[in-house]
Amino acid sequence: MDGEASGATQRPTLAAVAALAGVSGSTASLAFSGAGPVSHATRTKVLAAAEALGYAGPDPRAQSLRRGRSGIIGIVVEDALQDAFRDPMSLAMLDGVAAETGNAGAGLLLLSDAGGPQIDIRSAPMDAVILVGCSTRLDESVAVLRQRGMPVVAIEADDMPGVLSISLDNRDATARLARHLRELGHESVSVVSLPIDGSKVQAELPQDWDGRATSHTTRDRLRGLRDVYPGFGGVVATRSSIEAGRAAGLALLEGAAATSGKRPTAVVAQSDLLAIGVIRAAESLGIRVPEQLSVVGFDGVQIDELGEHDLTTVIQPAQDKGRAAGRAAVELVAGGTPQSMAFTSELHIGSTTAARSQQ
Amino acid sequence: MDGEASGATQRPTLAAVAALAGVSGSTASLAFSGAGPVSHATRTKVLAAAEALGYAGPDPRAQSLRRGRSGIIGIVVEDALQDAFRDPMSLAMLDGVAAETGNAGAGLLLLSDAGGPQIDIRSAPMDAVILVGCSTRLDESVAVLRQRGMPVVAIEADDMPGVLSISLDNRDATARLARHLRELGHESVSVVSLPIDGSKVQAELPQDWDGRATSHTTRDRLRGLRDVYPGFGGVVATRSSIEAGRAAGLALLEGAAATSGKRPTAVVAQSDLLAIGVIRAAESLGIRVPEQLSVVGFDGVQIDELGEHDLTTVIQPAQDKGRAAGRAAVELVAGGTPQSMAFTSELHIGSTTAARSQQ
DNA sequence: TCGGAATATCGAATCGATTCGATAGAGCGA
DNA sequence: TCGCTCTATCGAATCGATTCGATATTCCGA
Repeated sequence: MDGEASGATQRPTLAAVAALAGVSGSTASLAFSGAGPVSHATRTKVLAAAEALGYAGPDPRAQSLRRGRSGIIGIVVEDALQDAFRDPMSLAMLDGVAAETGNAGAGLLLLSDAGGPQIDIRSAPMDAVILVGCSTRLDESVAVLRQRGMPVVAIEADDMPGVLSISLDNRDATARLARHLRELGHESVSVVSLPIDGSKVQAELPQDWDGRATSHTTRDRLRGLRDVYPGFGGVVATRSSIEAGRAAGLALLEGAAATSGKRPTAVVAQSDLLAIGVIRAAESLGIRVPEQLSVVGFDGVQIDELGEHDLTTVIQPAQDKGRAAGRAAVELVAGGTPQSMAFTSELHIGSTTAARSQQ
Repeated sequence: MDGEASGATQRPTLAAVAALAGVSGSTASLAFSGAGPVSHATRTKVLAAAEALGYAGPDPRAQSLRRGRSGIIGIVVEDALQDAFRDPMSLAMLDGVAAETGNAGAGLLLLSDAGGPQIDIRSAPMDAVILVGCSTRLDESVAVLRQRGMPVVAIEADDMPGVLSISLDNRDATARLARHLRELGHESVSVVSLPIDGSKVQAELPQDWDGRATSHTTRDRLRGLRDVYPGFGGVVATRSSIEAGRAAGLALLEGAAATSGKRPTAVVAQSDLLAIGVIRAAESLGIRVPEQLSVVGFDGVQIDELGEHDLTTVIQPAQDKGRAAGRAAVELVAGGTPQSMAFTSELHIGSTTAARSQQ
């Protein structure tokens, strides 16, 4: 099958190339890497020998041992990769990270913090780690990484000593949305929230969410809402998706209508996908948006599932967050001391919010 | 800042642990890895010493040099990561790959074959590579990897010697869709095709597509259509997305209507996303689906953008393809000789196709 | 023509673990 | 009590490159 006979089992090494070229290993290394004074003639000889032997370049494993660097940056996402990549915001962040690490010549190693026998943060050869989305077991992960002496960047996690954090104004942005609703006269406002912890079941938002929430993002956004509407209630969705939003929206709008006869006049959805789902739920119940129900989202995704609606939301710079995280990781590897960064979102008032109907 | 004073600069090594425990390095290694006979007392001593020194386990770089394995499997996607992950099929495949490689204890290193200074297939420390989606520079990549002696698995690429391929019945599946349309009486059928090469511009499908297409998948699906409808025409979309499908659909339906007065009675879209776009385009032009226009897709995505439509399509086992690729890569690393696999799609007849109207 | 600087090359140590072969005891049956 | 088989442990080689310091060579001005 293979063109080469028996040599196929053993790739040539730099030493072999050096031997064929009639120079020492050190000289061959210099000739290849270009670092150090090597005569033109010697370089040519070495390159020719490499060509003759089919030498594919220095073994990255040996290089990384010697240099103490692997050129790989780990990126830890919560749960299954499938879930992680369904969310357009995660995707945008990932893209930003990839752009920066790619520019710096580093590769991205995908890791999930779901259990299993897989290669994980304690045994992967990497130079730095980026934690995306605040997982439940974050402290644990950080402890392991700290022991390994690994630089850590976290996107939207609680501040932790030794961890560089890339944050968003989740609380303030939500408060701005809420004030917008208040100015429109809304008094009965409910939330459709992202999961507050690791459990993936839809449920009514518990009273003690502030103490129970392990998701930093969710909790901060809830706090922002509370700043304007103390005592609000709502539903916790299973994940950030249109379908989950629709289900939560149905529970919220049908349930409230059934029990007390009055349903909220505005819904704060914690992501645009959820908001779209809520709008669909409302429409399927014959509730007109925004005339009978105002809906706001969060994120600023640009997808064409919105139909003719122009969603009122806050636009977060997701890709920039990713870029910042990637750049910070690269700088940390290089020995620099980058600073934590806080990003701000921008309020976008669309056509899904309107003054509370007077009826 | 840091709890430890000066030791922070230098992580402890296994040798240091061994010294503290009063045993040789080899014994310490055995104690850690659990391979080989070590007395209970010794193991305890070594573990205690490791604990005392804050030893975080064997350095993966040294391990991979010695063992000749890095525990990392590279996955090469075409173009930017962002693009790659927008497509639900890529995502499903990725998820399948991740599931299998994860189970085997391997990590996934994301690589794109877009140029740039980044770590790439010629310098990344990995044990095998999975090529996803047939890129233009596939041959080149394979040549580099072959020189490195790297096992290669390709999902939907032309057969290449030394490359294990995971394939799909693109041609036959499309032919089945086409026959379905023929049975319904359609004679004027057009295609909305995936890109046929690296260029990302929408264009009319060229006559000589068979010679020009560098995308294996696209070409095979076109061939399947030709098997039933020789001489068909159509439009090449810019990518697999609803928006691209809508744009291509508009070009096809408006253009044809304007020039010859008769437009196709059926459209074969090469992906479900494209099909949804085509349906939207038709609806925006006042063309009813399926009464005036039958539309078929490809893939079998399950997304709720379909509205009330039940798309006629072929359902491909994307996640299974990914799993197969992952498993094959793992087996190749382990020295096994897995076989190439061909997957088949299943025809699903929905409500977007109907008999050609007699008018 | 000679000393000193610049240049090209080499030898050897090093990165941190794994693993092969050797060795020293311990346990056991004859 | 002798010899044999295990078991636990160790020393040394090895994986494949990089890099520091030393050495030989050349070139230059004085």
